[in-house]
Amino acid sequence: MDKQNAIAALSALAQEARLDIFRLLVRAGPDGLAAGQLAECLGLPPATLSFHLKELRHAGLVSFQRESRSLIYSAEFTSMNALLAYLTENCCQGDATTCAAGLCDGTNFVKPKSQKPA
Amino acid sequence: MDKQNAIAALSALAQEARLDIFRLLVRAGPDGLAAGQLAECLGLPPATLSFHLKELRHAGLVSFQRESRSLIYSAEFTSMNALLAYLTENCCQGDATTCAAGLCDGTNFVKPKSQKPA
DNA sequence: TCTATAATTCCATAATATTAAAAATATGGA
DNA sequence: TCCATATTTTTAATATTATGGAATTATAGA
Repeated sequence: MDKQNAIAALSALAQEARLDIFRLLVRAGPDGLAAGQLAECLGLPPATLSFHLKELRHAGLVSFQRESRSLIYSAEFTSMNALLAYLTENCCQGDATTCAAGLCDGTNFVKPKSQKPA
Repeated sequence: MDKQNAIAALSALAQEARLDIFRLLVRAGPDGLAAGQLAECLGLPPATLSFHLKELRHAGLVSFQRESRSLIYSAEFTSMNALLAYLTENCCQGDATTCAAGLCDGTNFVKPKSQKPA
């Protein structure tokens, strides 16, 4: 995950309709949901939903596969996890003992490379 | 963390200057950095930096305290963690066994309430 | 091929966010 | 009090993003 990927992912999630879509897909798990089901669950016009799905796709947060006439969307858990890791990278210079309230001590979220001094 | 808080936090982070500021503060840890140091590190004009710091403050991602003429900003690790938890809430309907690649099994990020079926 | 369904793309309009100069505010020291 | 430093607020121009109707593309079945 580089900075531009992270900004794309954060921008994609920083909007009510897209956050709703993404969280619905996170809850749905690997089986995903069809675009039509998303539109119905969230009460969005098809053109609006499609615009938001494109944003999420471009950010790498969702993918889809066609199944007959439906497009089945699902959350990309790997990208989500990479984003969470990026946000906390090098927290407190990699030194958990200086970290406020133990929030970056490695037990709470994935740390990419722990870069401890030798 | 409710939806509006999450959108505020994601919007705040979804912008290059603010993501840079926030990550610098995450790296700096609890001691934080003065606004002037941030401006110098990132090459931002004071008015621009101040605008972005206000956004981060309103989103609850940073706080500051005055120290003589300087305002020392630091990352709010608690809010950051709450955001990460919100994004993965109810992943795969709380059932880690259905989760793609083991990415929502509780070892990678904080799960708020694990809501397993009885 | 014709029709229905599922979803997307195109487009114009509306709404929101970013930038940074200039002015204002707060602090500390002479 | 006066001046320098540190930072914020105001403001206006600029740029980016969201919305949804209408047209379009893709699939499946009769």
